[in-house]
Amino acid sequence: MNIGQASARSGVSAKMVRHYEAIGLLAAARSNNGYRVYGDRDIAVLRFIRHARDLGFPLEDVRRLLALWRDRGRASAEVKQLALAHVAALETKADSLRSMAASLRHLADHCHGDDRPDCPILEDLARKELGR
Amino acid sequence: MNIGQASARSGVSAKMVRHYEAIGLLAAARSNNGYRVYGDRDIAVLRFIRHARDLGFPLEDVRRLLALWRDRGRASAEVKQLALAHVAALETKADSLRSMAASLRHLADHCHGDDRPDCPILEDLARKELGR
DNA sequence: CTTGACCTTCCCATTGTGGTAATGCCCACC
DNA sequence: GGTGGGCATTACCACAATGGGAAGGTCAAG
Repeated sequence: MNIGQASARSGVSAKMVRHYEAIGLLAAARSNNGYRVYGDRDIAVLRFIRHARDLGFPLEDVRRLLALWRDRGRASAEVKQLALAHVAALETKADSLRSMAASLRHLADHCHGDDRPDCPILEDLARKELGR
Repeated sequence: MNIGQASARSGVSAKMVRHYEAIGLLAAARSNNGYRVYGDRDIAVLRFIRHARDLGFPLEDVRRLLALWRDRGRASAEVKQLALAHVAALETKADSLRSMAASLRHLADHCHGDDRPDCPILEDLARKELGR
């Protein structure tokens, strides 16, 4: 199987397949012509990576998860710990975005949004700061 | 005022002050020695940028907001529209992160997290896909 | 005159993905 | 035997926003 088909079957772009290989997540065999050759095992790996990415794991975490996955004797505790740390990071990030959205929505709620130039949003952005 | 003090008073790193200038958000005068020179007006602009960044506005939005801010006769409707679009983007992103976190937490909840290798998290990442 | 703090520009790294260009292989068709 | 189209290869460049650092100029105090 060449990279095009591997990409189609895994849902990972060919570009990214090469990239993942470049950073050592994947090792593909080469045929005589220099083309990368993939088997079902590789498709499984690529899908694994995609699923992990869909859950927002950064590639460095994916690397560790792959290592654990391949390690038949791993302790699930390690995986769980990694996952929970990531959950925490996701929630922190989500909270931060939510809080930005709330502040901004509050400002927008007090903005007439008509032809007049008067605007609490801009006023807030331009607010003076004490100290500094 | 040189860049160091402008940075201290605005809360924007000197590095970023130069960057904002490079992408045209800011124009600083130069003194004989080639040093950038800032006045109170520039500090206000830098603070404005920082506040907008704190609310998660990308720099392209900041550019527009700055233009509106400087435009004495702007319509607040434009600002409000920009703000609300950004609120929507923030919320979409936050929802996406929350949903990732929820999925992953669900998986983690069913993982023993002990010495045994059995792990639903890895099993899910490695799940087969129909079709494709 | 030296030292140290500050300034300058320029380059590199990050994270993950996409684009694009130049080039090469392979197969099918005439 | 050629030729064209589709797929492959590598090697760059780009994004957004920020930080890091090197190599050098400037200035004020000692």
